[in-house]
Amino acid sequence: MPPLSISEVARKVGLRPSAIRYYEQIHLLPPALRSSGQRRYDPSTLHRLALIQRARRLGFTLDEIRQLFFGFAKVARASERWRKLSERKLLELDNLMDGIKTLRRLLKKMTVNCDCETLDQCGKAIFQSGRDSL
Amino acid sequence: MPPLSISEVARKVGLRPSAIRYYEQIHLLPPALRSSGQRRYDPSTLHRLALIQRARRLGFTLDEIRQLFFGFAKVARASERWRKLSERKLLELDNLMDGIKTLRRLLKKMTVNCDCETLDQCGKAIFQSGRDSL
DNA sequence: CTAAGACTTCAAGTGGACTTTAAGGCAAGC
DNA sequence: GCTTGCCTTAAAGTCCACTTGAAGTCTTAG
Repeated sequence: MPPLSISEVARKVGLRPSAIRYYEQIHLLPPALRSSGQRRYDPSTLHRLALIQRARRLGFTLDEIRQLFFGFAKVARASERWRKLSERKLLELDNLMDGIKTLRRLLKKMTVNCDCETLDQCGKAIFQSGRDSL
Repeated sequence: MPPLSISEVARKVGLRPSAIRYYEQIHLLPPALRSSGQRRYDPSTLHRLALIQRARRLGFTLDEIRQLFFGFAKVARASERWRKLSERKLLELDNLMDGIKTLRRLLKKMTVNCDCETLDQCGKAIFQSGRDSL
């Protein structure tokens, strides 16, 4: 596979070129190789960006993503800091999972019958469950 | 149950009072009852806020939340607009669900063994799956 | 009567994640 | 040789979701 230009990468992952430059600027991506001044990307960059996108969508900040996934090798991952962060994030993911299920049910219910009680019931359930996690 | 002050509500749902005022201002919450100028909340407000929080955390904008959940009764919900939005959001939720599973696996794997291949494998998986949804 | 403490409004400020703009470089086609 | 198109940088601007600040109100305690 030939290297890709920034706009090719952008198109393939659904970002704008400016976002990719921004990621490089904040060191979420390593400085790209240059061919007569222009960035050239190895296709594996697509995977990295896909992962970033996914984590972003799940509410991770770019900072957390860098720390969790691109915090350079064993050193970082062995640290207490890393362990704590990832543990917290794992818990969050589990919570998120429940949240999705609840909200999904609510939305489904609202599409067929639309009484306001559903809304309150759902809120109540979420509120109770929020008592002991997050 | 007695009505709650804004800071009591805030504390119980994990928001700041200013956020609640802001929600009122953008009509995500109805104007609160006043007792000598101060807002008083019925405990059911907690459920509403819990629902809002949950949806927010799942990446819904405040605008979407208002449209989806507080778009007043049948009229709104019967509309094509509503149906489309909720359908789109349901799809997103399913996608999110997959995303969580994948990321969860990755994070778990990284805590025990930390080879960089895992990262790329995961990115690859996400990238492939991204081909046909979202 | 006064001071503390929690509230009020309105306007301006903040932080994260980009996007846009301005000014310019480089290679390909006419 | 010039135009077109895609790229470059740096700096400023934008959007969302709040937060903060300033100035004032109400209630309760001393």
